[in-house]
Amino acid sequence: MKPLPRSFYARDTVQVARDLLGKRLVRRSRTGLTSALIVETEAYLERTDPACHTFRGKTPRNAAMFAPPGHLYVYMIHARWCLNVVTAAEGIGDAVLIRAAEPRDGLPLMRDRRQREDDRELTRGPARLAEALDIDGKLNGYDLTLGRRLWLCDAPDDWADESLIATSPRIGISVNQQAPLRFFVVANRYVSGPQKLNRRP
DNA sequence: CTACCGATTGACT
DNA sequence: GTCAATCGGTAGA
Repeated sequence: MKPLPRSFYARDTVQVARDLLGKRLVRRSRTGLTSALIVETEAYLERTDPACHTFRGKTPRNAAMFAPPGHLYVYMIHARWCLNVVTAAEGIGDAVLIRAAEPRDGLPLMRDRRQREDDRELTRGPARLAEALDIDGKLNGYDLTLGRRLWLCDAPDDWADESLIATSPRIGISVNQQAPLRFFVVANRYVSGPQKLNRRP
């Protein structure tokens, strides 16, 4: 359960987005420990990507995206929290959105936080995942390499096989809609989004 | 201060 | 498949 080192995050953002599939996301809060295996991510690129929150520069909201790689960027959309990990290098403004994961530890606690019994309703979608893991704006800017409240670590290599990883356009954005910057585990029941996006290319 | 909007979700046809 | 609730960030008066 050792946290991934900062060097994992300090790489090309698209590569990190792909490599995050299969990693274990662990949350330790006062109420207990929960964890889930990442099955869906999206890359957001400051330099070339109008859909990226930092595309038009630094603001109070997106300041955490300019922190060193391995820090957390939590933002609110439609009255719900979503989580990203900062990538590339400090001051760049790139991040990877964690869109979905497969529950592993602490399912009863996740059901309680989500007020849902169906396992697919726990962590399928970025805001559902955040709520299941008790992640909100208070964790914005948190360092994921500390291994205390929230961190990422290697997991049994279920999805190392490239044939199980596919790419698609990102979900829910209104600009740069064609860019293939979404990554997901094929045929995993916890992947969000419309079915037609979730097939192999 | 007000007005508009979105990297969503959940309820509904 | 459709659609509206939700609320902090942001821009502009």
